[in-house]
Amino acid sequence: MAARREAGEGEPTLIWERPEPPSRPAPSPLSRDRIVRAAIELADADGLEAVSLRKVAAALDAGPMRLYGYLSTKEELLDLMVDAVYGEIPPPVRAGDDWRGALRALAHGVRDAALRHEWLTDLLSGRPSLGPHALAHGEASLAALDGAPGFEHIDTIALAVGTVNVYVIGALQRQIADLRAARTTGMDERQWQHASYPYLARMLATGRYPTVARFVRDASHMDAAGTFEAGLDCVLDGIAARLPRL
Amino acid sequence: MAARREAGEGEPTLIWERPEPPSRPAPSPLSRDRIVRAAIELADADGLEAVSLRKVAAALDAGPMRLYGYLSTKEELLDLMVDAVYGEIPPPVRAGDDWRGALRALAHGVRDAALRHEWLTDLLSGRPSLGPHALAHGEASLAALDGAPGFEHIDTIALAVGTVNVYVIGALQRQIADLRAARTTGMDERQWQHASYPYLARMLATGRYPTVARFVRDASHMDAAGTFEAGLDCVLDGIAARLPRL
DNA sequence: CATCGAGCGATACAGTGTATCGACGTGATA
DNA sequence: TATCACGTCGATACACTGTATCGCTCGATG
Repeated sequence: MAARREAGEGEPTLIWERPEPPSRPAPSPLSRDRIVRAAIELADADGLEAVSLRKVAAALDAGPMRLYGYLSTKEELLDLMVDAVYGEIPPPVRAGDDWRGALRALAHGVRDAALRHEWLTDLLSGRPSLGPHALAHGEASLAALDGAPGFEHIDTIALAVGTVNVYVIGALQRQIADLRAARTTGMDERQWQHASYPYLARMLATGRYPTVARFVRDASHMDAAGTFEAGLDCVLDGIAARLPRL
Repeated sequence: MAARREAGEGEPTLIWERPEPPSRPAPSPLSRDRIVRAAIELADADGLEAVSLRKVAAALDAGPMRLYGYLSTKEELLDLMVDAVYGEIPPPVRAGDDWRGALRALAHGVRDAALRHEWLTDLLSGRPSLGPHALAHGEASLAALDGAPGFEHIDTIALAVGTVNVYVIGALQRQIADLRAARTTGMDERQWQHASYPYLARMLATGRYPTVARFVRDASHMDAAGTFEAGLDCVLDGIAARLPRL
């Protein structure tokens, strides 16, 4: 509402609202968006550790220092990457009284994004995300529960959304950690088979971990999706159980 | 049981079972333990990004390359740090039928450790922990539920422990992310006050995030411990709710 | 046409993880 | 006891990172 504050005053601004430099027409347009997209492509293909300012710049036929016209730190680039992915997540909505469906949609939206971009969870845990897409996602998440029966108080909504989000990010990290280990297996099978698996077998054979051994032997090891769903159901049941009391 | 395999054969081994080099008596004992302890001290004091092989070695009055006699990679050092912290966590036990108490103890043990070592959650999410202390902790966690009423099947035990663990790590990451932001505030207050807070206020003033704004305005913002407990209760209720059906 | 100004990116620097290898001190052997 | 061989330590080096500095060049303007 108030007039936009002039850029360039001493006050530091966050990357989200700092204006882009005017796109110089000459060599190649280059925009914050193109930079972020290039970085995301790099991270998707070769992992987060492959995202260096030099490589991103090279992917855009530019020198490394060129990027510093659009961002002032690598961390800002990572923040922008996260926010861009938040932009990909369809905002959860609620149909009728189905708050469970809304929370499920929220969980699956984040899960799908995290599986598309395996580096996402690594960045999500670093620092709270406050970009416009992240805020929009948060807004949609809270709004999806607003007015549902039992969710009259904002505290109830926040607890539900917060707990689901926390479960989702934890579960995704665990799954992606396993997935990375398995991929290392796939690409370098000898290494896993010869090092990790026999190692675990030897550890279990010591008899010091009988319950773990029983788990490895007897448990019906669900696939990742099933485990995720089972835990999510747990959390949703927990929310439902606490609803009347809150 | 079987004879220990000879070291030095081609098969790669994990850090956990590779023997230490015999401690040369002359210049300074130096052991894997001392290295890990030095690294943990460094990480506790100055954050994980301050842990470089050079600095760890310097803290032990040694050259950087000396460490490579005890570890073959920095990642191994990080793995050892994580396992050392697992060793600090008191193994959860169950008193009588109180499975909730056992899971609570599990959650609080991990939480206390993660608050003592803020870098822990950053490492936990990277790759599954299979060190001896981590395995012992997992064993104790599963065993603490073994035989409790309703937990006859190992799948039930695994679901409960897994869900609680996943919640705990997610919640801790969120809390520590906020804590880091707050600490940045404390040490560099102008930066936060001048950049982040007015930024958020401006974003909310746009009216595009009404529910988020309502949350910021109206919610009874619990402290970190209360939020953790509330979410944990949610998860425990969820486990309880699903118990009969499993 | 001449001048100015801005942005690009070559160069540089401090720091990282790690490979290589020469020198040194120690233990075993003749 | 004298010599040799071996094994370990750490100086040096390399490729790479994020980022500061600053001269050059090129476009727009008077």
